[in-house]
Amino acid sequence: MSIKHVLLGSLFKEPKTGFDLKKVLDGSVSHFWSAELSQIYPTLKKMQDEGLVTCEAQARNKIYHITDAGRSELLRWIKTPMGISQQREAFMVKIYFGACLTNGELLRVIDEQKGLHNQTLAEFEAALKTADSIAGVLEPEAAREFRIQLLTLRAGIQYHKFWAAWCDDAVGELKRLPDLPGQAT
Amino acid sequence: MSIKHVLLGSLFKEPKTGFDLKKVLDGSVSHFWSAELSQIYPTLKKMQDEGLVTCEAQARNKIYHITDAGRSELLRWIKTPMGISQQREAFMVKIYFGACLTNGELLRVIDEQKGLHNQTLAEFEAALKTADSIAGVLEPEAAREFRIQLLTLRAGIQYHKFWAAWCDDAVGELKRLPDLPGQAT
DNA sequence: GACATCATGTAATCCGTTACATGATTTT
DNA sequence: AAAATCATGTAACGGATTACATGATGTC
Repeated sequence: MSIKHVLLGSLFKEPKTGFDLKKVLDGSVSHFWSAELSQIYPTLKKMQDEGLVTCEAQARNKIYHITDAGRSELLRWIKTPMGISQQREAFMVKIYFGACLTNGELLRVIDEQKGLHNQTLAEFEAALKTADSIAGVLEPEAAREFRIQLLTLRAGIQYHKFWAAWCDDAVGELKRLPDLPGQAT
Repeated sequence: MSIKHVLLGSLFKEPKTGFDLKKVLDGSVSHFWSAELSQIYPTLKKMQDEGLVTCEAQARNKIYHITDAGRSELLRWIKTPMGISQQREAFMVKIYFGACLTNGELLRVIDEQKGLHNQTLAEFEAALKTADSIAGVLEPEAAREFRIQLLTLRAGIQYHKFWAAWCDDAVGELKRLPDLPGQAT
């Protein structure tokens, strides 16, 4: 139910076209939400019907503006607690039913996953380094917004660190367990 | 694409009815995957067509058995790396576009989220305590499977700890930032 | 007899992705 | 002239949820 709120957030400060909004979604936002143009355009139309945005039609363009109703809906939504989102974690499915693999096979599965997390971690840490130096040269108001947005990057970094650490723990635990019957240790 | 693999995993050791499978999905598995009966029944039919399971029709029952093809498909899937699943994190949307709130409002949003994570954390830690004592009295083979499954519970615990810690960090960072213009500090 | 549990399904709807279709403007 | 980018949409499909529909069996 939340693509609407992403669009409202993106339109909060300046009006944009559907195409512009897609570019916002392809930026930093892509790490926690994504959408295709084929979803964005119909959603904007619905939001117009609901009075959340208005459409300024130009020659080759449609520029969407947030309305007062849209602004207060965004603020209302942010302030309303909504519980913890139930995530589908295919990797946990693999582990939960992983007892039908040998210890060696399972260790390889976990090790590969750890590699993926460490890779993303390195990218995110490089991005944070760059971003921090940018934040230093902004005026206070812009810096505030930027640093608030950076909190999501910090979350990403800690998230991948958490998974990499879990992989280490799991490897340690697995090595203490007996192997599947019929496997030479 | 993965409800099939959850069902294969649940059928690996013993045959089950659709209803039984729903009960498995409502147990510990519910923390990382879920499905309704209205999705399970059609999926089982498809899996039968694909040769992954066979159906033993009884008077009032349909008992599904995994086939050799089903077993090897599950093993193949577990062993095949699949990248990190892109999660949609509505809470990160709130933070990213949260600069339009005052510091006080944002702090409250974060604090409420932290409370939710700590609550779940407490439940999971209690469950782990119970589970650990159960694991101690199982025979080696059953204990191995049980302890492997427990790795997912440990992941849950570390996950909620990570988020609670992020909330603390975010609060610290926010308190160092200036407020929205027009707010008395 | 009432209620809970077991048991199986279909239909409507929603959110989201992929593929398709079109065309103008800008850059090389 | 070709290629990239800007720009807007529709159609088909897939995965999942909610609502609907039905009925047998077991327990209080």
